[in-house]
Order: sequence, then C-alpha cells, then structure tokens
Amino acid sequence: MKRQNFSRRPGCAVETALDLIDGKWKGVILYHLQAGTQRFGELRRRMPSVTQRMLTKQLRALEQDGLVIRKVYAEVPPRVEYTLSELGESLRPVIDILKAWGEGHQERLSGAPAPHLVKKPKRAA
Amino acid sequence: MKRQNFSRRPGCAVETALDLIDGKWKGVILYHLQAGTQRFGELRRRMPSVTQRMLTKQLRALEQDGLVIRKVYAEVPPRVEYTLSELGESLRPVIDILKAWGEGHQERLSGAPAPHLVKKPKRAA
DNA sequence: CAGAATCCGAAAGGATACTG
DNA sequence: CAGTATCCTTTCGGATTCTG
Repeated sequence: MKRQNFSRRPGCAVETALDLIDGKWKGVILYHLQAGTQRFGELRRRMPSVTQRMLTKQLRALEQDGLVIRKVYAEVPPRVEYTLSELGESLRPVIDILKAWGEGHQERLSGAPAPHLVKKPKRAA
Repeated sequence: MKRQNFSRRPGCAVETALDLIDGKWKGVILYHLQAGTQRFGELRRRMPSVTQRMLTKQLRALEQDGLVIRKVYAEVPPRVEYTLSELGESLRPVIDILKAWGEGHQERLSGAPAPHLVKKPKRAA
C-alpha cells in the first residue's frame, strides 16, 4: 500500500492523496470523524457494515498517516477517542466533494453497467 | 470490489465515489484522461510505473463503471482510444481536488510517520 | 499496437473466538 | 469497551510469455 515518493510528476499527486483514503473504509471513517471526536464504539455504530477488526486496522493506518489522533484514557472500562488531526481536517474539502459527487451520482450507478455498454437486444426472439 | 447499494446513509456516498477511483491507478488514469482522448500507448507512456496488464484491467473497470469510453478502430496496427464519458468528466473536480491536496501535502508525507507519533527521545543518552 | 493468458506472492478484507 | 489473535478467502498487482 505504501508507495515510494514519486517526486512530483503531476498525476502522482492524485495518487498521493488517494493513498491516504483508499481501501474500503478510510474515506468513510474520515467522513464520520468530521462530525467531531468519536469513541471506537461510536464509530462502529455509525458503520455497521465494517468489522471491528477492519475498523481497528484502518484507524491505525490513518493514525500512522497522521490523519487521525488516537487518545487512550487509562480507565476501566477502557475509552479510546479518535479525532481528526490538522492534516486530517485539511482533507475535509476532499471528503466533502467525494460525498457530494456520490450523492449526485449513485442513483445512476445502482445496477446499470453503463449506458453505452448495454448490448441492445437484437430485436427480440 | 463492487458493494451493494447502501440506500442513502451519509458517509456511504463517500464510499460510492471512492469505489470508482480506488486501487492504485484508477484515479491517475482519470487524471491523465482529463487531458483528452488517449491511446493505450500514450497512457502507458504517461504512467511508466504501471504494468500493461494493470492498465488494461483498470481501464476495463473504468469502462464497466461508465467513467471511460473505449473505442476500438478496426485497423492494422490496432488502435484503441480512451475517452472520459460524461460521468467521467463529472469527476473532474474530484480529481482536481485530490491532486491539489496531494500537491499541497505530499512533502509532509515524504517519510515522516506523523508528527505526534514521533517518540521524543528522552533527552539524550 | 494493444492486448490476453498464465503464474505468483502480497495485501485486503471477513468470520469467529478470546481478553485486559 | 476496545481491542488481539487466528484462520481463511478474495482481490490486487507484478513478471513474463504469447498473439492477431
């Protein structure tokens, strides 16, 4: 997943950014954290379809990438809070536009394989 | 990779969009196609680090998703051109913002694991 | 030129069970 | 509550060879 540093050829900047939010969940996690600091369990409730293992893994990855700050409270029962870092906050417009695009277009993507790919049936049997 | 249709819970729109540009290359391909229709070989030259197998696969995926239109010319030697569909064009602002973000932040990501994760050496030995 | 086919190792992602 | 630890399957992605 980590790729090396592609100096600064254009298009690679796209890759740089995509790297941080790829996979199935990272973008969604970032989105939910935009609502503010959240505990692990809260995030789980907001994302019912992610397994707890994956949520943990992705959160750690985001932490490694410096997008999210993980704060552990030495309490019983345990409490762990996740917050967007400054860098993570800076992704807000990116996430927002992804969300806006998704909302605007997901109906078109429902099942249809793509209009121009649909074989026209050769006028019935 | 295809997930089903998550009605319209927020955050899932993020996933919808991310789905289309995830993986290592799709975003970059889309970016390069923004410069206009390109032949397979042109794309390869613009993306020297992608193998031809992956380029083919990702282009097919993009075609399936309706973002790219593939046009084959019945010629010898063969010619195949790839163009952004209308839907693909509609992603332009998304790609642009990814690129802009990447450009603005990739220096900070060079090698550093994330500022707040760096263990401060306990004042020298 | 633009691929298809095959093979392979590495990650991603999921299910389930267990724990401090 | 917030994870680990295993196990497992699927997908990603690269290398190489072959072809119309």
